[in-house]
Amino acid sequence: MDTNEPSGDVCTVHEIDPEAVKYAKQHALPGRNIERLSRLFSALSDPTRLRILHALTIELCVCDLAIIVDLSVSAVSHQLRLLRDRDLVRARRDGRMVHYSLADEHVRHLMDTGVVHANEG
Amino acid sequence: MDTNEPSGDVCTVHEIDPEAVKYAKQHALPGRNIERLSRLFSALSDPTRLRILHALTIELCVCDLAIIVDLSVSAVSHQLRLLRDRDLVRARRDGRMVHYSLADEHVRHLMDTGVVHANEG
DNA sequence: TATCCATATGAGCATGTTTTCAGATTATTT
DNA sequence: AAATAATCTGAAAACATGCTCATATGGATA
Repeated sequence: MDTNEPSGDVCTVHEIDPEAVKYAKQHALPGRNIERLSRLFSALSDPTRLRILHALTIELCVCDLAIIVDLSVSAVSHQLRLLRDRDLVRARRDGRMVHYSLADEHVRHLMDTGVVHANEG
Repeated sequence: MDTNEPSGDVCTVHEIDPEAVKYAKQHALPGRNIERLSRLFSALSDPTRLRILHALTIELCVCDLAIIVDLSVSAVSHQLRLLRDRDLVRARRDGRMVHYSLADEHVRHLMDTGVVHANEG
């Protein structure tokens, strides 16, 4: 019996080009990488978060961010938590205020690359 | 009355740093760009689509893609439609089969950049 | 023409996401 | 210590997403 069968008989179709399938399977990204990539891109997939990240060229507190993106402080705080959890953003406590900034330059680079692509289509 | 009030009184908080807020608002990306960016990144935010895109280093038919990502042909076809609509993927008809490939090199570049970022965290 | 095969599509269900609302924290100020 | 201020959090509502199943296309072959 063929242990390479898809689990749960999801796909019962014939291969058309076995060579290509073999190649693609061998060169596939490991599941862990796919998972990380998808988490990264999904962090960047929401308009509110993109606007927050873009604004964070400057260090900003939650309150000012809320004004900038025109949403409730709570909504912004929720999004910031997500961005913090994914290490895209860094928090610096100063008294009762928290100042946010981009975690590193990768984020900006990704967004810039995205803008270039989006404006060329 | 202050016409700069957020619509629907969503945010009733005081500005902390008016200068920073002013700067961020002036340099904000226009709504259209944000919308495009978010659509681009959300296309890249799903594991199945990432695996499809990654496999498409080679030109592949729907059937073989289904085997590669281990999902139903229907599921893959749905995702391919989304990727086509967003111009990330190109379709070439050959008889009753349709062969897919990446629309351009931007996609691969974005994914590569993402992988680098994801693996450095 | 009838049939088969690869792909595409629509509806529906299950799951996730984003926001709001109410209330909880943490830190300053009086 | 009490009041105030900025931020955080949990739950629930509104909306979006991804898959499956059934069915429709569009092209090849008998």
